[in-house]
Amino acid sequence: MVQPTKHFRKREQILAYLKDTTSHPSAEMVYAKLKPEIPDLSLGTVYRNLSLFKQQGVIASIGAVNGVERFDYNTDPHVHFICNECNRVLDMHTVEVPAALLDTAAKASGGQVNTCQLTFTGLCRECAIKQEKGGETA
Amino acid sequence: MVQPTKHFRKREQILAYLKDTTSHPSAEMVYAKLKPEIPDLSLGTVYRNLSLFKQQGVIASIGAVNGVERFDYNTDPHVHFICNECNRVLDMHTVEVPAALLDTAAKASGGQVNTCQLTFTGLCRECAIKQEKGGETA
DNA sequence: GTTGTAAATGATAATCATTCTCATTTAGGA
DNA sequence: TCCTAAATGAGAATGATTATCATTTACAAC
Repeated sequence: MVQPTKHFRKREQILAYLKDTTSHPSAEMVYAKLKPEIPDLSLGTVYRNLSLFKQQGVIASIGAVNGVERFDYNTDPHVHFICNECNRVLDMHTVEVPAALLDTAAKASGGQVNTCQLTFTGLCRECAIKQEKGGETA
Repeated sequence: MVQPTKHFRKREQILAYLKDTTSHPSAEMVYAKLKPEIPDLSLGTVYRNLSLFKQQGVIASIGAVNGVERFDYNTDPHVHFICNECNRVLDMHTVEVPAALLDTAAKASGGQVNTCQLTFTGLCRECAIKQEKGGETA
């Protein structure tokens, strides 16, 4: 988060943030976070660079949450948990995709397997606690 | 696919098609398929009923493929293969989500786990064959 | 059969995320 | 300093999805 040269490329600042965060942000989230530090940042630039990074394989899309695409600097296959309430995306470090599954899938596909994604959805701890406390009379 | 009464509810025809197909269709796909049989069908009605079914838990969303939401009448957790070329979604009947994973995830989440989705992406057999034959000089 | 009422639908406008366009700015070398 | 290609900002365009609202339908009561 060092303030770089006046004309330092925004591309690198965006990538630096992605590397830095664990929030699996959307374009809008990246924009909202960086805008205060980079007042002349445009949302279009964020979108452009995210698709570039994705195309280059530098980052991965983990799909859309609530209609909004989310990204991950960690491109290794790993497990995600999505909270239906707050829409946060969390890494589940303790759960792993069994390597055997990948083999089975490769064979079963008949074609070629590139990526694998295992995702759980539900209520994160924070939101579960909130629901217990607050009236869940809805 | 029996032609029902003139005023039979379109909702039921939409559901019948979902039950009938293995294509994991989008709203547009459902519409395109049913429009010939039901000339006065509106795309809005398809969208409305799909979200209703989804909310009722009658069908499940399997997420967006290429920015378009796809649905599945089969709500049991099972494995999908998405072809990056033709955007088809296939069931991988031979691959299963290990039950142990669900347990681990439930514990790890700290909250509550509702759904689980395991998805592979790549090239389906047909598209892989096409690429072999046709010039893949691109 | 007619009437009344709530639900379902068609048509279309509105919304929202994302992509595209184009004029401007920047980086970095000649 | 000048030149050129790449990067960016601003905002228009697009495309999927949702909302609105007038109309139609189903169905029950009369």
